[in-house]
Amino acid sequence: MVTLIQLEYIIAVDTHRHFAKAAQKCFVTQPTLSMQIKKLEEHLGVVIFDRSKQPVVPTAIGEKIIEQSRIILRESHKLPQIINSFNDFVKGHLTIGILPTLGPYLVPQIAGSFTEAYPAISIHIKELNPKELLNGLKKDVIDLGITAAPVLDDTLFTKSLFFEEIMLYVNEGKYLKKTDDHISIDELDKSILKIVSKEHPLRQDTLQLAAYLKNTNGKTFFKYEGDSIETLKLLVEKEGGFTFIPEMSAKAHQRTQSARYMHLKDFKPLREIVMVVTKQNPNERLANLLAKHIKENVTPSLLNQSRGKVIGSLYE
Amino acid sequence: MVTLIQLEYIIAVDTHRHFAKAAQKCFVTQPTLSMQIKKLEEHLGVVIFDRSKQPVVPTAIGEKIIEQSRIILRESHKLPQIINSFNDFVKGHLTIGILPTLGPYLVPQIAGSFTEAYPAISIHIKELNPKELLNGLKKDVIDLGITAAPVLDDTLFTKSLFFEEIMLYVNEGKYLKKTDDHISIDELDKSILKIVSKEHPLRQDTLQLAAYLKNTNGKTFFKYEGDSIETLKLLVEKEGGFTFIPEMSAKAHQRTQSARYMHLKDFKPLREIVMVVTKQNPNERLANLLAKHIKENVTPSLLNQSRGKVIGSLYE
DNA sequence: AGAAGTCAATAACCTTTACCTATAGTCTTA
DNA sequence: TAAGACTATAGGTAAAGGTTATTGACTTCT
Repeated sequence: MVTLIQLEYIIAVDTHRHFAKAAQKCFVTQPTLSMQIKKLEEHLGVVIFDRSKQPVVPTAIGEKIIEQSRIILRESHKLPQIINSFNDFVKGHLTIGILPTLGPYLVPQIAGSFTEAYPAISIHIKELNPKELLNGLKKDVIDLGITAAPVLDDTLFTKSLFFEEIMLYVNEGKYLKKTDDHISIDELDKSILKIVSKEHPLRQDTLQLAAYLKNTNGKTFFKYEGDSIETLKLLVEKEGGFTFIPEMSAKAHQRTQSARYMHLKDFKPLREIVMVVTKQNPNERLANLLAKHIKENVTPSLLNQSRGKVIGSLYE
Repeated sequence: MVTLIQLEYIIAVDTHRHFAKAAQKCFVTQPTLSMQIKKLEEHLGVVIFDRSKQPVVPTAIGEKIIEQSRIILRESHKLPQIINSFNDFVKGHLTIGILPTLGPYLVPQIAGSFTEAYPAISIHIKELNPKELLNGLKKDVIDLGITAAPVLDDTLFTKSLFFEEIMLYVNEGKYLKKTDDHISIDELDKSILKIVSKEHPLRQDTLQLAAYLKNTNGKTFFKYEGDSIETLKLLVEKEGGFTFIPEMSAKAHQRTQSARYMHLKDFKPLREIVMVVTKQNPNERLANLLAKHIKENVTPSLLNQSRGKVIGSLYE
């Protein structure tokens, strides 16, 4: 069977006259591209490229095939356009609740493109902590929530959106000089392990962020809990110690001289971000559009669950 | 990724307004078609068909998508046409040797369409037995051979074409009445097993066909070897007994009242039909075109090796 | 000429896709 | 309300399509 992907590959080779470059532009490796083109050639029973030439050139019949392939691809690219033109008439309103540890970083990434794609949908966003968010859903104050899994409530329906790494923001001189940006919790402070194991933020249902601050003797510490990530960051920068910070917040932030972002060495903790709606949701269609839009517009690596270990679940 | 297959599926559903019928027309099962359409809908983020209606109808946006899909498919179907128009200029000549047990059945199936597709290629076909065929290749009397595997000659290069079932043509009253058309060799005659195991046609390098004829007391028999399948068939019809017959010969033949075609019950023996060329073959391009054409124009089930057990090899 | 470099093809392996059969669920119709 | 018609879902298998590592064929540069 001829596939559109194969056609994209021969177009890319025709454009760049180079298999490896074409593969790169198609975001695949060179063998993958070579094999697909070979398969296409075998299927059609003709040789499309003369590889003995340097750089590669299409054969006579290859030229014709490439020409037609460009037409096919051009036509197939019209499908999304057709759908976009329909989106203009999708009307509605969504009131959305979102975690304060997520909203400031996620919303700027998706709001603009979403309202552009769906100009007739109006959006109202509220920052809510997990409990408020679930209450808001039940009382129909909000139409949908965006929060961290798991949501232990059978009357609600969740839909996975992406997975966000939990990183560390560290202010301790010796680590700031490390070339490696990975660190184990042991290295930060052995005595912290007690708290980490008992009420470790990574073990709680919903990630509660906290800053762990050392006093001057470097051994005891106190913990500051808060909703505002920016407060935690400031505390760490001013007082020393470290805090857990979600990936998107770390990426959005310019690093300062006094502290730096690091990855946990032992394993890569991920929190799963989900969309929550009530089971009898009148706005299902709009919610699905939003979910799809989010998945398509966040950094692609956020969709890859297997790069780390999802935490926050009681059932692990 | 949108695939051309998915587009074919929605076109089929639009045409027949029925998932199961559409699936049948596409030569897949209904779940396969349903799932592919669902995947397409999810990918595009729109519902194409309103399945609550009876019969199913496209949604408003579905209509637009279907319309565009027809354009895409129409354009993609032009690719083979473009290639065909080039075939008119493929010139050459092929002298082909083919087994007498194969030629009369295979040639009529492919000759017409091949000469139509490649009007500038001239063909000369000779019926040759296996030994003559290999000699002919070495002496350049023929350009390529079509015979049964294995070809035990390192100076030659073989290319698999298809797999043909070895069936039975049986003339014995009690079996003619069976509703089941499967029969084990034991049922035919236990005493035949000796010969079957020693010089069983199914065990020989190249299938030698033979008719096993019973005399009137029904126990002893004699064996008639011959190149001509039609002679064997006539013998069985007139004298009783049975013969092995290749599938294509059985299919080409109208069954008579006195004998019938049956499948071997114990296992389904297949002979592999291959194309043979000398390693330094000047007509490689033409040979490949022919091989491709044969594969595309024989009954598709002949390509399925896994429906039986390939015999004829010494190395089994 | 021989060594190093460039580029596509091949090999071996792994993950995902697409298919199948069987079954369940949801409507219509008798 | 039982039966029939139709699509969706589940679970398993085989093929497709991806990866990295290696090979092989040509250039190009000492």
